[in-house]
Amino acid sequence: MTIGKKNATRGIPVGFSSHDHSACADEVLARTDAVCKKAGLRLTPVRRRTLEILLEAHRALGAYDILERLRKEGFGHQPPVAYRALDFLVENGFAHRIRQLNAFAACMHPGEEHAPAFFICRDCDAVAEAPMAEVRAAVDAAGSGIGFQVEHTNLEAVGVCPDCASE
Amino acid sequence: MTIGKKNATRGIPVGFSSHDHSACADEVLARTDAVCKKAGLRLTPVRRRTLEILLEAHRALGAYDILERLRKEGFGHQPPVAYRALDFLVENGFAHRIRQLNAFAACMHPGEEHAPAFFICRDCDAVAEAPMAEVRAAVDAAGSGIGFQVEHTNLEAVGVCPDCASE
DNA sequence: ATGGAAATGTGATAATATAACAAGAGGTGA
DNA sequence: TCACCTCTTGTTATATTATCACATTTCCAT
Repeated sequence: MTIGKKNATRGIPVGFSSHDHSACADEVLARTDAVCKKAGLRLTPVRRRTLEILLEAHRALGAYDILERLRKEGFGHQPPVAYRALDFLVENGFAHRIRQLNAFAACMHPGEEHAPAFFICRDCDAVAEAPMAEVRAAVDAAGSGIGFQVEHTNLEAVGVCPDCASE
Repeated sequence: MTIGKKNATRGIPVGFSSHDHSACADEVLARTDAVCKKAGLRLTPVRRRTLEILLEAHRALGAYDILERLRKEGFGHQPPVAYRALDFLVENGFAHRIRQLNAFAACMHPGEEHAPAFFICRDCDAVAEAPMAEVRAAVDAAGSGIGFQVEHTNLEAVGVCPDCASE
């Protein structure tokens, strides 16, 4: 699936309520810096900029959307450039991969222990991240029941967002 | 990600416990037939055979794995052949799409209302399907809280299966 | 039997992702 | 400082997954 058809220029919104994006982006970025410093992780220019792009867009973006923006800013222009930065962010919990959309979104709670669930609108592709600790607990329990040791869970719910429902 | 590297020939196991595959496959197929008849759905040769392939393999298979088997049996050999059959099966709940693996697995509970969760081993790519009604309820509730109407949920947990854990 | 909808087959191509290797940046201990 | 090592970046090439568009066939209801 592509996200380009519906959202080539505007991308995929993250979250359903409007608010001061730049303020929350700054805060998340600052927290991410702190977490990296503490953990000895190198938030290099490409990586930092990739996270900024996700935060500024405040949407889920495809790897090639990211790549295009990085290229325009003088970074490399081949897919691995974007994929590697995104891999770093996802591995360290600074971004999430939205598999239903083949896209990536900045994590709004970097450093916090959280098992996120994503609500994806099938109309406009908006994505909201919700904390679902109980779900994680239930999954862990169900896993134990079959001898499966859960390390990571990904929950993606598809439906209709408030905006699209009101139309 | 590809499933070809680790499991090109043997595919991805579904379920962690051994049992009589052909018996359970027959039963699922029979139930699927019944559901289709009741719902006026056409389980055509390609579609039926695709489901059989998934059931016989008892693993999650990539679309191109399916395509290759269909081709050998005289069906068309272009990607849409497999994707269309798989789309039909997934849309009607006879198969599930495992997004972490870009693969598909036969549904073991066709016709039953169930919100499945998948446990995927990061070592051997085995997939187990577990019913998680409580999770679905929790997701519905969380969605309601933000005005989101959930239509479908997909939960994929990655971890270590019993077999790999014991090594 | 026949007209329309659904399903199939095909060629072409789009979108997503990784492999492999060379070059550069940055830290660390001698 | 310098040699060394590791991590990171950039590039070429290619693999993998998925869809488009259109002709043809099949199926069923009339």
